[in-house]
Amino acid sequence: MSFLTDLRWRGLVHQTTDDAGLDAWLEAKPRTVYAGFDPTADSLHVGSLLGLIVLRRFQQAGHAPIAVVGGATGMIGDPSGKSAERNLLSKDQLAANIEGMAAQMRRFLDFEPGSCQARLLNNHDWTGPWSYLDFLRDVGKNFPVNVMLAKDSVKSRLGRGDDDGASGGMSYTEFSYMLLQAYDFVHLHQSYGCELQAGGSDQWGNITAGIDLARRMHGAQLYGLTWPLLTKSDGSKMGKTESGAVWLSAERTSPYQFFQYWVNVDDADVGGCLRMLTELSHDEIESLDAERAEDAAARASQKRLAEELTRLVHGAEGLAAAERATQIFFGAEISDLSDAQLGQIFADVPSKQLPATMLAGEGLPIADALVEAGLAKSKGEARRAVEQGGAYLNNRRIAGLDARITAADLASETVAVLRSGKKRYALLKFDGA
RNA sequence: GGGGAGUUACCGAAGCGGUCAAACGGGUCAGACUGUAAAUCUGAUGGCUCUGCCUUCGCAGGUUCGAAUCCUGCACUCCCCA
Repeated sequence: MSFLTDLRWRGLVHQTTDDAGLDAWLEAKPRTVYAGFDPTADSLHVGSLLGLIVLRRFQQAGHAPIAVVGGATGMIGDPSGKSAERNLLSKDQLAANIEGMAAQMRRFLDFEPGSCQARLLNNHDWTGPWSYLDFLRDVGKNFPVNVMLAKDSVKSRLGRGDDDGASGGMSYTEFSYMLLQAYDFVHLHQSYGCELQAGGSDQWGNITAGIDLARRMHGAQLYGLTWPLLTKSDGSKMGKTESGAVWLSAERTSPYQFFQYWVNVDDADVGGCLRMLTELSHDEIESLDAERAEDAAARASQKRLAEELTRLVHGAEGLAAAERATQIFFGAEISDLSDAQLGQIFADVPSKQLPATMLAGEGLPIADALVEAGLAKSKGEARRAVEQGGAYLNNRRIAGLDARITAADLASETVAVLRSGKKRYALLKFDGA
């Protein structure tokens, strides 16, 4: 099966600039492909995961990927898919963000010298030196305004914003964005022989702008390919939780949280995720489909998805930590662990330091402990939780209000694990024993 | 400027002198069920040293044995007429 056929099977192809010829073109010889990444934060998130994975697939198929970080374009703000003018990032902020993203990309792409070596480039390197006048004369000259105005990204913003009030027009700066991205493609073609740009479906306009520009400036024939945006069956974006985006950095989203996000993907979405995001074979995916139809409750697909992605993003150790944490979070009694192990597992859980003297003698009344841990706002609330059987110490249900925590109840050297309800955890650390 | 209505716990909303920590609904929190889902059902939902005590019904005073409920003043909100 050809590379492109596989991409199509996985649902990763939304549009191409040459549906008939692209397949053969990619099979003919190794090509160089690029995709852009927005440096809006110091970490990539699930939204940009798809781009990385697509580049990774290209590399595995023998093509050379280039990841371009938008150090220049990030200063402008891509209007595509945005309803309102974006806030501009400071230069320092951008530099820091690019640094963080680069570290994460190494997990996906092979930057070692070789025939299909991956590169990470910052478009500020070639965009920065332009003078305004030179850019207007050499690049801007090739952009007919009527074509620019016809782009969806522009049209939608220029339409009157009366229905939802969201579109407040667009600035000249954002209007110019597509010139910069178009020029990126031309530059990458000239300097790196890059002939294909891939991007999310919202990038179509920018990609074709680059192709047009290359034709006008150098008579070159370049190609474009877009993947569909990663959305859930209800139409909302993938990778968002109530508490915000799901990040790829362990500092922002722990491996456990990351793992859990995928375990909780809807049945309706998991098949698509397996195809698009994992490197499982067609057979494996189809057998998971069948298993899901048979016994959805087992949720084998979700588990496999979470496993694959957590390993890819956080490595084998990250996956092990996430699985250990999952076991504990969902029931297993906690005892005979070390502070270090608990610390890892409950990295995301709030904790509170208390003096060890509180454990002395009779011990710490359970209601007080729940309040100290922040699991109850008042002792009344804590009492209620205990009476209703909703309070747990080290994952063992607390029998009654007269329970007290003593040194014997610690799950590790100094830590007691409290829980209210199904999964609200908090740690109490007792110092100076 | 004149007239009217209102201000109750997280939100909405009852209450119109004692039995009001305050109905009911929503939310929230727990429990059961379940697929770490949805729906459903049950319980709880001011604080505490908890068979009792303390602080709450816009704010400040007053009447009364006793007020969220009556009176006076103040603040804010809404409606109608100018």
